[in-house]
Amino acid sequence: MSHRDGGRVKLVDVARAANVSLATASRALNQPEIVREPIRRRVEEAVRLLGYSPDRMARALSSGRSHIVGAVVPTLGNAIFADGVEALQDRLAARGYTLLLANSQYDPRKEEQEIRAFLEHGVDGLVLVGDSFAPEVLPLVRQHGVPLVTTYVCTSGQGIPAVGIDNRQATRKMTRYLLELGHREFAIIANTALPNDRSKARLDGMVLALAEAGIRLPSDRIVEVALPSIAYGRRALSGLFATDPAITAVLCTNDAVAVGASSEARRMGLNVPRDLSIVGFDNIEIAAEGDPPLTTVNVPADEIGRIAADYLVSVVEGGQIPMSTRLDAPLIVRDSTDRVRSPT
Amino acid sequence: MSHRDGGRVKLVDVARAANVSLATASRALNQPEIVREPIRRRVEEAVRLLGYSPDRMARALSSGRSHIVGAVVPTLGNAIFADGVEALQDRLAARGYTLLLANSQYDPRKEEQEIRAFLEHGVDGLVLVGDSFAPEVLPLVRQHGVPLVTTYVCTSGQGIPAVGIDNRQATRKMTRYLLELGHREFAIIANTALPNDRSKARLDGMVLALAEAGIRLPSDRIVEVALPSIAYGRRALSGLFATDPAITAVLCTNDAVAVGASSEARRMGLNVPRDLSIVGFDNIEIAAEGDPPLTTVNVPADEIGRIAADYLVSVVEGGQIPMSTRLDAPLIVRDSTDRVRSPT
DNA sequence: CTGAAAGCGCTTACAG
DNA sequence: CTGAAAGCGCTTACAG
Repeated sequence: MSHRDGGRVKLVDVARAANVSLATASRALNQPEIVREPIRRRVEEAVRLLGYSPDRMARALSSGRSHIVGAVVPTLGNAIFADGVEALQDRLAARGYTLLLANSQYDPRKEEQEIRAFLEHGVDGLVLVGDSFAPEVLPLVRQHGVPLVTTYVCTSGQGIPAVGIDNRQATRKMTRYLLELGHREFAIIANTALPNDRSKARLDGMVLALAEAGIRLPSDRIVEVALPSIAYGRRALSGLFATDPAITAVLCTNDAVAVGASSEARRMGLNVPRDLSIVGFDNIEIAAEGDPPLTTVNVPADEIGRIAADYLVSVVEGGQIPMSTRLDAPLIVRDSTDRVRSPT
Repeated sequence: MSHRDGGRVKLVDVARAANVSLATASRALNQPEIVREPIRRRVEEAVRLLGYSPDRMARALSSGRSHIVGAVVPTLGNAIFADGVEALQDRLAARGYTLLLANSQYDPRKEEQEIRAFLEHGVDGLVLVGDSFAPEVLPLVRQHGVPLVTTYVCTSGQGIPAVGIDNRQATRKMTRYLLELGHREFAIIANTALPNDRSKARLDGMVLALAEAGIRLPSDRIVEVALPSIAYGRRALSGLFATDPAITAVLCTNDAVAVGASSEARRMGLNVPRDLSIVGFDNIEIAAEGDPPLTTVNVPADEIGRIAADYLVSVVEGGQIPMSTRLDAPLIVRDSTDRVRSPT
């Protein structure tokens, strides 16, 4: 009652025009193989003539399937998430699904709110990031019976199918590479000030590799920043060198911070990599195109997005998916790293 | 029938628990001021006890209002759109709306498909980018009676409310600034190879300002690239200087391309800005933090996103909005521009 | 293979 | 201010 659309054409109009029942018209569109050729033809013809387009809300209400997937990412400001979301959306669209998107700003409370809204909207599936959520989230999602997959990590401790990389192993390998180049005086810039289990794992991997080499970093050699931004990287590096000029290698948990550190180092008269080696993580565009091009770890964000889409669609349609999907995150050696100049 | 949720609690359960009719329960939630205090209390209590959360699809179907807004942007790979979308989503959420997002990859056909899908999903409003669409788009949207606003431009030739900047005036002003610095030998790098009316307007503004100064750029001084990427900017600059070393100023339609050009210039042994002035457009992070920091034009992407959200919500709820909202796009002078060294 | 009918979970005139 | 009932536009057992 009281709808604005006086003349919006609906399925019953199509049925009438095609001289079939509403049920048959519906079937002709949704399970064409089940309705006889000539009839299907008539329905298709009527659809075309009347310019019918289905009301997906009504369809969702009666079928229990919305063909909507919800995703909540920390921020689109990080290219790694922007790329992942873009790939996710493309793949979902290709499979007939539409994307509901929200960003949490690294705030678990906001994340929970958004998830709640998505659930109320009847999403068929949910893609999240990482493996730490507000306590209500998982029970809520499960109570709704909505499948979910988490991304950018390759395992979950909470029974969620995960598709991503092993952040800890990746930085461990990266750190070993620096150790092999003879570095012993390390510093770390980590964006772990906000809740971020991926960055935390990356930090862990660095610390672990150092420990394995018998190096224990004093706490003032680890600076925590809130966000992956160039400006924070800059500030962190200048703080580090103000008190501690012995450092020969700076490990960063992401590229933006590494680019900032690299740029600031040069501004301070240090030559990267001759005087100072710097590594990032993510392999976003500025890493490759910076000056010097940054040694970093590649995160296959679009692959993650695509696979997440495929998995969700597949489980919604009754399929099985692996609980853990680990994508390769290779070290990309470029020009921001070199042998230590004068090993201590 | 045949729904998976055996025990999902619905409004009728709430009504029963609160000892009121379904209608009253509905009103208590949607128009609380219209139901008497004690009854409202009982309903709210029941909601809490049962953990009721509304089914927005059902609500949408019967009320004709989905509380969903759809947005389609060219790409999230451009920070300007990522930021705008983020702000849009935040503001929509704050006002009780959810965002359906798609990216078109600068393809009008894909854009049309996504809009079609959004319409089928019953969006209450649509936010688009620019002022050129596949021919079917506008009639389709109007036929559905869905309000829309377009962004990143400040006027529409097609009767769509627009909120954004005047791209043409902004580059005109930017170009005049370079002219005042004494430059006469210009080149332009424009990402106009793909359909992009914003970049086209920016290019127009540059050409116009030059014409006003009596300068007519030969066509080989204008290089068109497809996307706003650092790599394209690099390539464009090296192509330009391979044949034409007289250039003293390079105008770019966006920052990514300008950063690439700047970086490549330095690689070629040119000092920016001493030998070559370069300007970008957008004022994304790498512009401010690059080396040298880039002179550019600020695009208030988050403001655009916020206003688009407010406008849409306001018209959905019966309000009026201006047809044209022009935000300021000031020139940000940094270190990539200087007086021409030896004016011709 | 096709049709008549019930139902998805809400909202909202219409009466009272 | 509250309730009974119709209706939103579809899908899908159930019969035939």
